[in-house]
Amino acid sequence: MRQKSNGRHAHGSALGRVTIAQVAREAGVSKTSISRYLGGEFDALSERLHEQIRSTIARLGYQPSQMARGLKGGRTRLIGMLVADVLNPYSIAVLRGAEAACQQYGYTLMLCNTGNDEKREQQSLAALHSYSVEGLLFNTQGRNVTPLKELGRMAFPVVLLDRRIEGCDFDLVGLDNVRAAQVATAHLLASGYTDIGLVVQPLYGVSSRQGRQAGFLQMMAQHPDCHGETLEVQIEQPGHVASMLHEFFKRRQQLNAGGKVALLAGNGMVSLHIALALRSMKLQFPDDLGLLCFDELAWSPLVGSGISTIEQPTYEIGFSAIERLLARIDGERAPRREILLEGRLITRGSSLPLLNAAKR
Amino acid sequence: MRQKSNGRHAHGSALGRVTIAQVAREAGVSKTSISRYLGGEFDALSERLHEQIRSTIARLGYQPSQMARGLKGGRTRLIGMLVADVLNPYSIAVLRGAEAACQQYGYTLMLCNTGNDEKREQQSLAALHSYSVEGLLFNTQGRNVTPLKELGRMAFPVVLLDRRIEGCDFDLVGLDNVRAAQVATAHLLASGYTDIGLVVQPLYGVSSRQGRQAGFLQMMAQHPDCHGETLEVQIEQPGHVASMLHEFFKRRQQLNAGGKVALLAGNGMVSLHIALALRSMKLQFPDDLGLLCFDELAWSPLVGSGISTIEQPTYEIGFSAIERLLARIDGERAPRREILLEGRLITRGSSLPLLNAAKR
DNA sequence: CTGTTAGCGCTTTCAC
DNA sequence: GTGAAAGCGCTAACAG
Repeated sequence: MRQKSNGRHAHGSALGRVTIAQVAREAGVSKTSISRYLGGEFDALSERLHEQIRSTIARLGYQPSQMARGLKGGRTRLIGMLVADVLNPYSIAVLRGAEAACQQYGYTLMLCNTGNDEKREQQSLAALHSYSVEGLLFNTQGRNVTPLKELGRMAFPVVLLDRRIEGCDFDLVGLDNVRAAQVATAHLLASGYTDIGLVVQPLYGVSSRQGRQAGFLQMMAQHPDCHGETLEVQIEQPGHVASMLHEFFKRRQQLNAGGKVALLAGNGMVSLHIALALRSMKLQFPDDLGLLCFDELAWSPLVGSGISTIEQPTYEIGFSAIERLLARIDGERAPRREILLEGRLITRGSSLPLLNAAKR
Repeated sequence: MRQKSNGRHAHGSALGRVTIAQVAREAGVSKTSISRYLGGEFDALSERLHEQIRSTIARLGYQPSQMARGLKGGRTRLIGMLVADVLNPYSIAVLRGAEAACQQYGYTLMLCNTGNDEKREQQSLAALHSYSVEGLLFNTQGRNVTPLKELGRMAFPVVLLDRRIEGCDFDLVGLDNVRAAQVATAHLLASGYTDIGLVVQPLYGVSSRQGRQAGFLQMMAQHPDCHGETLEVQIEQPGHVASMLHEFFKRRQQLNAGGKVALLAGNGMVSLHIALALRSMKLQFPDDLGLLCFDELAWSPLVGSGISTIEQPTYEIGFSAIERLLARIDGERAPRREILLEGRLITRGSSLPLLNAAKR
């Protein structure tokens, strides 16, 4: 196994870097002036110096070292993003928006994938800290909230993505889950489905899932003639989704022979597992059941007659999250804010209106 | 629009950080000893000091600042990864492996998404440079090679992912494309397909695509009774894939009425667009044509009767790439090396053997 | 073994 | 307007 070695690379990491001192010497000015130039304090510089510095920097291809700038308690222009799982398409989609915003505002994003592992989450947090990130974007399980609360105590800028975290009053950017779930449920009901199963990953501690359930139940409550229930599935556990679905179908058939069954998938990962399970069970939509999924995915149009989805404005979520974070970094002290964006219903074959909807 | 502001956050980015000086004072030793401890130079420390330092660090929750460590021409333990497009599932899959390796070896990954944009590629490169990354993982278009060549000149550690770059003798980790394409093509031929179209994004300048084409043509050459051709598609251009496919089908039908047509998709993005195009053309596999795709995707089993794929060992590719990079960072001067990993054929419904294969 | 000293590249008082 | 000098947190000679 590879060892830490002290072997030093000829060029080190410095890359033969041009330093501020060299620029100063070449331009015949002081380091201070260069620094002022870099900091955009142009009013404090004469035309002559300004131009002199500009050209020298260009000529030498000077690039200030962010490491050095950050050292003096200054700004590293670094933002950390902690993601539960890079394989989750939601995270990546949000990343794109965040990345674009960072680029626009001159920040750089450091991405850490915790792989849903608490220990790695700790380590990543430590790593990000050790690089003096100015703020944090959070999209993780948040099982162990202690370090997060710590950040909260010291008013360190943090923005939560998608889900709240118990006892932490950070800003949050995400979907209006309750509303989206209402829209989704209403759509299934309007299409003639009477027995709807909301399939979600474990609700405990994940506010976005709870929000979706709330919207779902709320809408179902307005339709006492219909039945709605929540199916909590463990997608890591092979076959669990399939068996949960199987039982649900069987149960509904017994209790409500004429009912039309539909599933509402709580997120993209669940959608995938539902699709796989249905395939293994040789069930097809919309013949055998209806299906509507949270999260629009690249392959949503491709499975069967197309899967209906609730699309999240992921790019905007990422972008707004960075903007919120930058506001905090710039010292905004306002109370915690939640920015909830609207989802969009995309209807496809999987939730086609039933022609002979036999409502009880 | 938000402006750069000098508003300073109460805690700055320093987070009330514990410094090496404080630890030294508390522990009643010199900063040097602490530094030695951090650097793992334990042989140069007495039992007493070692223990004293260890406990003080733990008590104070001290975390050395990587920024400061990096400053002294030292090691930042930072690795930059430049990715053409985070939406490309290949990149993300590789990222996971790279991330795991970094974690294992105590490095942190800085991800930059260039969005296939040359200018952003430049900017990202500059950003990464300004943070003094010790090495670079590259997976981009590499249109403008000048800055890359510059890195090469100064022997800066770089590892290429997937594709070579003209005139740069960096290490490379990727798929054995020629071989994988041979296997893929052989499989289609063996399944009874006689007219095969390799669908790829523009070949120019992308060695991995060229490799796949080479393997494809090579294998086709061994079957003079069959026909193979390359279809270069522009996936960004709406409808382009569909029209290319349409023409291909028409052409083959005219020239070889009894032939069995199959498509070999050059990568995951192409697969998606082929699947979408086929759907819009109301064509199904394996009835209307055969299909085999490079890159195993989450939804490969779900479309139609399942899409056959060539799976890349993406995790290993990412992991090996980091290991290669670390070797270079540690000063390895050996000539450029290529690590080509094997793909794996996964057969599903889309490339089912034809029963009545009417070979000419 | 241990500490003293001198920077790394930059920002920031504080004078001129 | 401009610059000299001090110092950010850490590492690396160089002495003891």
